[in-house]
Amino acid sequence: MGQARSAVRFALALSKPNRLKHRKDFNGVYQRGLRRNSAHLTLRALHYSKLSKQSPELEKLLESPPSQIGISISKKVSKRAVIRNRIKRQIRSALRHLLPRLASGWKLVIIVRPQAVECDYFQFLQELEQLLISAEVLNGD
RNA sequence: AGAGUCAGCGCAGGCAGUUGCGGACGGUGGAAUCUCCAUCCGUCUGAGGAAAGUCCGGACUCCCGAAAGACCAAACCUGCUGGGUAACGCCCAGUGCGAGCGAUCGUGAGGAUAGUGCCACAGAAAGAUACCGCCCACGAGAGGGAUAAAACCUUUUCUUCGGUAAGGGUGCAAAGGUGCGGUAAGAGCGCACCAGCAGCAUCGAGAGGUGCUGGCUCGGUAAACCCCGGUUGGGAGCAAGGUCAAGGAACAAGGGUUGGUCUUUUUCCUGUUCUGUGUGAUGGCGGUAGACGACUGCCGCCAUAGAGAGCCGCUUGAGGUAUUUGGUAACAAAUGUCCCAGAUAGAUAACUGCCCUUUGAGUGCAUUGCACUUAGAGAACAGAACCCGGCUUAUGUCUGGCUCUUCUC
RNA sequence: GCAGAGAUGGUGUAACGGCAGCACAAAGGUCUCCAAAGCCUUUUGUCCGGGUUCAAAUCCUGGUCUCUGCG
Repeated sequence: MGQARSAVRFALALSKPNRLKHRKDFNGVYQRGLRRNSAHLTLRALHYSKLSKQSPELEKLLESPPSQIGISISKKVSKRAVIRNRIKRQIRSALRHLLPRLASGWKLVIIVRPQAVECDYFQFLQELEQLLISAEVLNGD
């Protein structure tokens, strides 16, 4: 019952609690996070435990919050907002499929590289899966 | 049929399924009983004609105390006329000029006799001059005719003083053009036509149109300075700005203004006196070269606490839509009706099927064509960020009018 | 989102509306045993349309691209 319930929660993906929002969060991930590259995407990841070293007791109390994900796409990828938005949506949609298998307590930033303009949905899905496995964020199956 | 041109208060793929996002409302759960937060459930709703470029004009907000007015200054690609509009550099109708066989299109279209500047090279000269040339006169020389010899007649060369602007050459441009007359040679010197200017008459609301007459003519450039008319407080822009420590009354004097000077009204600040309520907050004071809501120190408040956070601004508006009336039209008025995105690392997506368009192949009816099956391709430009009115640029498709050409009847 | 600046050979920069210069680089030659440096020569350009003007890198106008600032 409990499992089903958490699955439902994860299926909601990328609703407000699962989004990375503030500039501070992004900067933290950039400075101290892992880095994994693929042909069209770059993944930066930071686990929650590394973020709050100073107060481990407090962390235990909170348990690990759901993972938060941010997508970064530069104007260098494409000048046109329509294309940038489409890529963001496709990545978001792909992440939704992967989310049930995602470990909690991570902060992830996915950076889109300029070569990604010509990719379609399934390529994104595949690349994201590989990236997340290599960063050990994905629980495997 | 082809080519072209204009208009469209024309459209912006549709349907179904699975998963999923923003907003509003209602229910539900938890803190708690003012409310706040959030999982889940239900209902409704969710990008554009250009949302774009940010090129103009507003609305709104704050700062320079405010508002109104006069003169000067300054700024303005504001610039044919009349109208529309909240306003505009926009729109509508018209005039002139230019382009096109035409439908139609383009137009920065005030002033060059207010002044100044510039017009490279070339050329004599680029605000009107005279290089070559043409011509007259005087003088000198030479040849010829004639003569006894001169005078004289004639041809030609040169100098000087004049006349001339037809011709030559230069140039984007040379002082109205063409023709005839005229003259020593020439010239609007005269005449005819054309172009331009002025005056008068007439039509028009006006820009202008038409006609007549006249004297005879005056380079281009104002998207060079400028002159004239017209318009305008200046600056910043929703990252504007707001989020409570009061309010009221009386007195007298001084001070505060937008590029400058001034006038009128109002208001604020400072001082004194009186009256008198309420509250615990994004509070107060300092430092970081200045400042705040950044960072930071101290004090204060709170059950506790965060920070480029939250909330307001933020969507009812010069709104959409239907009808009627006025107007050639842009547009305006009246009445009815509707509420139609409000995100903030920024919501509309992903996948599948069918319909749609088109191409190839096959089959049937069958001369073009139509129907069915199958395979492939295609569906543009492009994403609200405070909101409106335009302009410009990008772009798929549909409908209708008109023009020209060709063919057939 | 808002505001501002700019674009000249391969690179960095000049230029009253009148022939687009300069330096470095590149290529060729000379010098040298071979190079470098020096010397001589050559090639390559006004971001793209439209307009004003006799004439536009320059003035006006529509786009494209690049860069910068902003609680």
